[in-house]
Amino acid sequence: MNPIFALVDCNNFYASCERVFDPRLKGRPIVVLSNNDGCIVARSNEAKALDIPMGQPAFKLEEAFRRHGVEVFSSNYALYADMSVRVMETVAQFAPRMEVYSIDEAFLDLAGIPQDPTVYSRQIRNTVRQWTGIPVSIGIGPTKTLAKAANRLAKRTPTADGVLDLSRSETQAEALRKIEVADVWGIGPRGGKKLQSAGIPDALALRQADTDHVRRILGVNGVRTLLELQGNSCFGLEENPPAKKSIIVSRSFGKKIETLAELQEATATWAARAGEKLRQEKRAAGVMSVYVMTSRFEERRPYFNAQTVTFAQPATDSRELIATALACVENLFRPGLRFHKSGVILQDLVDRDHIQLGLFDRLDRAQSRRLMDTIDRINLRGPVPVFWAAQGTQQEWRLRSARRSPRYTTAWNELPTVRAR
DNA sequence: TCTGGGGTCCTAGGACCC
DNA sequence: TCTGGGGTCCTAGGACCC
Repeated sequence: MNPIFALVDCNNFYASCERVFDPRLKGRPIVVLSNNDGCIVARSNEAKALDIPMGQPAFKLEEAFRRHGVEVFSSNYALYADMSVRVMETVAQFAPRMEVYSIDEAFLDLAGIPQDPTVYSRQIRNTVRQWTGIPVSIGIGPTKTLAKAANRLAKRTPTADGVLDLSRSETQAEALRKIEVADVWGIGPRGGKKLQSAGIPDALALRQADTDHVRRILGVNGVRTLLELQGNSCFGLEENPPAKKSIIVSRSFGKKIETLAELQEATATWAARAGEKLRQEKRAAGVMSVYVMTSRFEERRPYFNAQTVTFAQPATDSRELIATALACVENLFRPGLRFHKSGVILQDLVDRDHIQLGLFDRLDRAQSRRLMDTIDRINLRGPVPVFWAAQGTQQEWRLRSARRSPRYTTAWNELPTVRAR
């Protein structure tokens, strides 16, 4: 049976999460800032209507925020991740096959479901709204790319009431004409420009374009997208996402760092976090890269430098990851520079239960595993985490997050409260 | 003063092999 | 004089996604 893809996408997800627990925000323009309160990563419809642009640095817009009474939030990933789980668990009840595609999107396969896909999707939408408070839009199509396109149109067509079906070919042409080619899933701004100048302005033109021509402009991915627009499915539903190939933990600092000690503390913290993620995935890392950089906007020439270390045996122990990171930072540090960001990347990940042991391995692996498991378990339950001395205690470089809302659903002391009159 | 973070895949080019 | 052809692996960089 051919799949029927339905893409469930949360509307303005981060802004919607903020609104669920704060009724005062109903109907108000909301923006959510990136880590470190840097730039805008989410906007409510009211904020979009004010022409507040996505991706803009927040400091340039403070005046506009004040003028229009925009509600501004630091990002609150604890809240968004938990709300995401609630939405996904709700959606999962509606279809036997589902792929969680991102924090706010999931593909379903509606093949074999007796109801009309549009009617059924409306049911999904209402249930998610009722159970979680999050509004979603649903696009339906015979391929993922068409479901994406349908979803985009569902969001901007008020009469669609949040659900749009592009399964039938009669409706496709008119709909695809309304989508700029750069907005087609997988094309992007660069590809969009190239196609534009080749006389392919919208999704419909791309669907009708010559395959070899598109291959020359965009390579094989462009051809896949073209086939998907024609209704030939190239991207299947991935119910069990393949294991990660790399783990990255990197952050900008809340203030510029000028000392080696602080650069090491911060980078040790990223290494510790990378270790947690690694063990969560039950993997071990063969290679670690560490990088440090100054701001791209520094007046002097920007500095970027990285070092890569191959472990004798794949590593899982935070002590080893941190020690390696500290040594790298020592090599990469340059006095007199104002460091803006650093990062830790783990690569060559392997299953931790199938590590090739080394003849000269001095680490007691069983003991290490017990120690890491214990620490991870303590930190999972909180409220006071165990951390490594190398991470420092002052952490003056920590992210700015001045306007974060409470972690309503994941921290006991931040639960919403109801005041009696 | 203040410009995010975490991922994947593809391609081109070089080294090396037979 | 003749200067092939096919293959693999690796890496860096670019592009995309959310």
